[in-house]
Formats: sequence, structure tokens, C-alpha cells
Amino acid sequence: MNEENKYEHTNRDKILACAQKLFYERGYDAVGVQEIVDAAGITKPTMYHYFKSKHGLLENLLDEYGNQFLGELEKEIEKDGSYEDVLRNFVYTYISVATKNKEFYLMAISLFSSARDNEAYIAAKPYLYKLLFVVQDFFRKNASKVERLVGKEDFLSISLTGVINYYLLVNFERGMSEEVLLEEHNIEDIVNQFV
Amino acid sequence: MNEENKYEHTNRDKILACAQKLFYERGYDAVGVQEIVDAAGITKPTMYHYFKSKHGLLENLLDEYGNQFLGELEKEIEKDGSYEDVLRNFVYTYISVATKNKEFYLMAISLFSSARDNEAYIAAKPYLYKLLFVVQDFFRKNASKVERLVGKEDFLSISLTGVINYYLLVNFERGMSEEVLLEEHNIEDIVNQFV
DNA sequence: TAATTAGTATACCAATCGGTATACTACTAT
DNA sequence: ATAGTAGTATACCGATTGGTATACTAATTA
Repeated sequence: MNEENKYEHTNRDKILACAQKLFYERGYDAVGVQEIVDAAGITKPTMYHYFKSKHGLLENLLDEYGNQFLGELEKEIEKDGSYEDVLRNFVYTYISVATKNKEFYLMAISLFSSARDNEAYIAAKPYLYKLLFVVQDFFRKNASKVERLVGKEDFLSISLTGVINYYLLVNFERGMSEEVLLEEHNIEDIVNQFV
Repeated sequence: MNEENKYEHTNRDKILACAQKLFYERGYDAVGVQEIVDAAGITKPTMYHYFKSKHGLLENLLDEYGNQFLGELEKEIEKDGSYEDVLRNFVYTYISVATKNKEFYLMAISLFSSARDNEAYIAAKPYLYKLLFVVQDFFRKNASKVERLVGKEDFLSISLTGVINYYLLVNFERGMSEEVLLEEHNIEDIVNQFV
């Protein structure tokens, strides 16, 4: 009945997009519901109709934006090639997807590092593990190609995720552009640490 | 007149200690001033007497606890030895100091990853850079011993900090103890990535 | 056509937010 | 002795917090 792209300009999507931007700029706790609905040009009951609470809004945000992010990373694991090649592609894709969704990505990193008993951390925790599992899957599939790395899959996934996250965090803070972040010598620096 | 350790049980220190604990548990924005002063067993005007605002409280907290943390790391840079030896000691000291001040350390990591325009991030930013500079100093002094690493000091410092931070974040989350975190094979895994 | 449902707004709630005006006490310095 | 200062409490401030009761409209379904 409706193949049209209605789904792009609904109030629900406007709320998600505005919440994402505000959470990125100032953080989940610092942004009030009123501010979100003002930015989206609607009123509170509309937000509480779609998402049952502020917490529910964050959960939906993480679910829709986050799984899209992880999906793109998972596709990269399927590909075949030498360890160094697939690693290089994986790192490139990770940074590429992260920079393309810079605001969501930084928001997610912030949530992953939030305080233990913070409401936002509790919502983000499953995705922190999902990301870790995706990177672990990558190493479980490919580390077997290099004897020295066998058995180190857990550490390697923590280490790679840590390096890339901090690399992006610091260099976004420095105002570095997507193109520079993806330059060959920068990718190569990261790759070289894992060969 | 007073060589005694008065300075450990003053209201000021009680406020700092309680704020640190609460910020660690639930985050700066999620914790109200009232809750802090209740935990410290005093009232608001006392807090506003010592620190001019909630923001000022955080600044003092970072200044006193943070500089102590960085000081212990800086001492390690002075020491001499082969690249691999000083690196191993540096990593060991970093993790050791971080685990001994686990609550403060996790709070700091959380602040470093906070949203750009968040009040807490603005207070933490100088210390994010200070930490980066300390690690950079380490590599500027020692990377010269290994030709392959010369010129990579900036990347190396980001990378090492990223690995250790994420290593501690994930393994604290997993409930891993200080002893395990400092086990030789775990330290060696990290060190091996930087030789 | 009648009944139901999804979506939205007006107007409100108690509770909490960060912060302060005022006044008191206890100590210090003159 | 007296003036000043540091520290502390009672009681309050306006603003904002997350959330909702009620009512309306527009579209769908029976």
C-alpha cells in the first residue's frame, strides 16, 4: 500500500535523530526530554507514545543505529584473504564506518565508558559486548593463519578495539578529518601492531 | 602546631571522597549535589564554601587525585634501561597505579570519553592531554633506542594508552582482580605489541 | 456508519536540580 | 577585649527534571 519512503520523515525518526545529536553533544544525563522534543518540533506525549521512557528512547536508538553499525563490520568478516590483507580491510572498514557515523560512534564510546550503575551504561552494555564479539569473531577466524597469534584472540580483540577507539577519540578531538584518518600510513601503523 | 593527620578527616576531604565514589558509580551528571553532601554527612553551604560550584568540586577532584596519578607515572619515565625493559616497567606501573586507584581511574576514563560540550568533559580535557603528554614523553625518550619506532611517538602513545585503557575497562567490567591484571603473561601481551 | 486505534497537544504533577541569603558558632589575630 | 574570618546549618529560591491525565483529531477497521 505504501512503498514510499514515509519512514524517513516520521516524528519517530525525527525524535531519534534529534536525541542522537543531543546525546552526542552533551551526553544522555545532561539532555532533558523537553529539549529533545523541542528540537524535534513535537511535544512530550508524542515521545512517550513511541518510546515508553527516556531510557526506552536510548534503547531504541542503540538498537537501530548500533545494529546497522555492527552489521557493516560483520560483513567484513566473511571476506577471505591473507591475514594481513583481511586485517587491513577490517581496520579500514571499522574506521570508515566509524567516521561516517562519527556522532553516533562517539556517543556509543561515551556510553561504553560510562559509570557502572548509570542508566545509560546499562542500556549500552549489550552493544559493548556485541562489538567485542564481532572483533573476536574476526580474530577467531583469521588468527589461525599466524601461529604466533593463536590463543591470543581475546587479547587481540580488546587491543585492536582499544587502539582504534582511542585513535579516533583523540584525533576527532584534534579535529582531524575523515580523509586523514583513513590515510594509508595511518592504517598501516595500526595494522603493523597486529602482525 | 599541627603535624597530626587532621587533613584526612576534614569535611573538605570527606566531600571529595564521597563525590569521587558517587561519580564513579553513577556519573557526574546523574549525581546531585544534595546526594553528595548527604553521603558526606554535611550540608550544601559547606560544599559551596570549599568548592564554588559542582563544577569546581569536579575540578578540585581531578586536580588532586589526577595529578597524584600522573606523578607516579612520570617517575617511571626517569628510569633507564633497554627499550623493552623500560616499556615493561612503564606498562606494569600504569596498570598497577590504575588498579590501585580503580574507582578514580574508571571515573577519569569515563570523563575523557564524555560528550564534547558536557561540563564534565570540559573539566577533564586538560588531564586527558596531560596523560597523553606523559605517555608521549615516555616514547620520545625511549623510542629512539629502536630505529623502527622513531617518528612514531605520537601514534605509539595513543595506541598504548588506548590498549591499556580498554584492557582495563573490559576486564574491570568482567570483574578481573588486580593480581590477574598484573600477571606476567598479560603484561607481556601488551609489551609485545610495542617492540 | 459506528467503533476502534494511532498520534498529538494542552496543561499539569511531585520531585529534584544547582545554588544562595541569612544567621550562627568557633577560632584567630590584633 | 574585640574585630575579623572560616566553617556550618536552616530554610529557601526559581528552574527544570521525567512523566502523565485528559482530550482531541485523523485514519483504519468492522
